[in-house]
Amino acid sequence: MPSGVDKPALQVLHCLVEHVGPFREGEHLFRAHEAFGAIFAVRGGTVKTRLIDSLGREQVLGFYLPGEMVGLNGIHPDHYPCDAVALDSVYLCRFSFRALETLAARIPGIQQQLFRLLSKDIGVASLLAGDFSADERVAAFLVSIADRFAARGFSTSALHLSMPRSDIANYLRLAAETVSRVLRRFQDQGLISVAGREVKFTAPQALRALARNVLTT
Amino acid sequence: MPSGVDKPALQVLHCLVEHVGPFREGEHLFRAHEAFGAIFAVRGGTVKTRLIDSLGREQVLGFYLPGEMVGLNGIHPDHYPCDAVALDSVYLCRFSFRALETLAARIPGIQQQLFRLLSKDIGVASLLAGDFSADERVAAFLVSIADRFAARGFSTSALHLSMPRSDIANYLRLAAETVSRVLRRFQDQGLISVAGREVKFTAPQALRALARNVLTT
DNA sequence: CGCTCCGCTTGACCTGGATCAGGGCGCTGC
DNA sequence: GCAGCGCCCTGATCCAGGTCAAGCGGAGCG
Repeated sequence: MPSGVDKPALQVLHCLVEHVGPFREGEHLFRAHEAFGAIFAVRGGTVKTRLIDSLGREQVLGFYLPGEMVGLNGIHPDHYPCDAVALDSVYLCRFSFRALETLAARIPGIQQQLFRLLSKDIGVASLLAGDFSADERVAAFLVSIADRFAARGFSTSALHLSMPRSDIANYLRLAAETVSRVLRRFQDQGLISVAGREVKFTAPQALRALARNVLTT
Repeated sequence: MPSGVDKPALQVLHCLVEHVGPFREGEHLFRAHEAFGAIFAVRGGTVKTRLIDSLGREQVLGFYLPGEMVGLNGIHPDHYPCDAVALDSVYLCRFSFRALETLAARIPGIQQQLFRLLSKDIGVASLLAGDFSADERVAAFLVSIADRFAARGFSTSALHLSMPRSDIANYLRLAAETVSRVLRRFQDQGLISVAGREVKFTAPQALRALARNVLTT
């Protein structure tokens, strides 16, 4: 959990934290419509959230990297509004929400932190709502993933994508073919170098320039 | 404020509520980057939230009808992330957020209500993120507005749009011309009847069918 | 009255990205 | 070994919706 929670609060937190995992690729942390009971912090691996609509089509809603929280958006309707699926081997901390909520009433730090996390998710969701070009979307996706890894101390010049192209495409509301073509073109333009799921940033500034309109939203 | 807050809580609430308005068409409730201090409940009129990007282009983020809350998404960064502009004559209740937050720590009802409202906004934001056709978007927009008016006891068979076509189009990430054409076609198909900003629903079920994929997300 | 302005509509055309179709490569299992 | 299967790439075609350009009608106003 990010800063803003002091030492004593953290100790109390330990009482209601439970280490869970590993989940294997394809396994569910929770499913849509299940009763809402807990939120999860990713310790290792990657999680995607998604929705299956009435026609059986998948809608990818988000990716969660180590250090990030999954499941917050289940608070309102009191049940999870989406599936959460492991993309590789995933390790988690499980926070019982009932206990957390009670605790939040007494420790202002936690309450504020929850408000912050919730409010932040709204911003991220609206990130994809704009009408951006395929180039802007893909650039913003790469920059966003890179920044989030960087915030956890990982390399800033290269990254490993733990999801297939089809998930990226679905998340960005593009066709998989388009993602493929854009990545190819970025490579031809010298912005990145791609080998399967490994990406190196060769001109990070130029990539950021492309992503700017999307991310400053 | 919706149900879920009991009588005594409401009385305490009255201490920190302030009636403000009227705001005239085009006036700002708050602007992006201003310090976050309060959330607002619309009593009358319509508010739009929007963002002006670095190139000066407007992005409409949402519309708020009587009975709805504006400004919640300012909690996280501690300043408002968007402008809020009156579309007609707007009357509001202003809630100081500092006081509300302190109060929330003591009265569980309020805290839960805030969590619910925040969490609900996430859902609404992701409503526009999907890749839907122009028809689906326009239908969903009309149904959504109608339902929200209906929830406040207004007519279910007709409504008045208080925003220009260009705002609707911008919000739905379409061109104004497209909105115009879709409305025209809906009318030709007997789904609605349009006269300027007045809309009558002549085949509400068919319209709902079109909107279903978008709204059940 | 007639004028201009602005929101709205309509038509003609263009284009970014979806779709369709095919092919390669690296798994795993036999 | 090779067959089968995911995943990924690439080219050819198509179309929804954007863009451009032009009228139209109501509101404010000299």
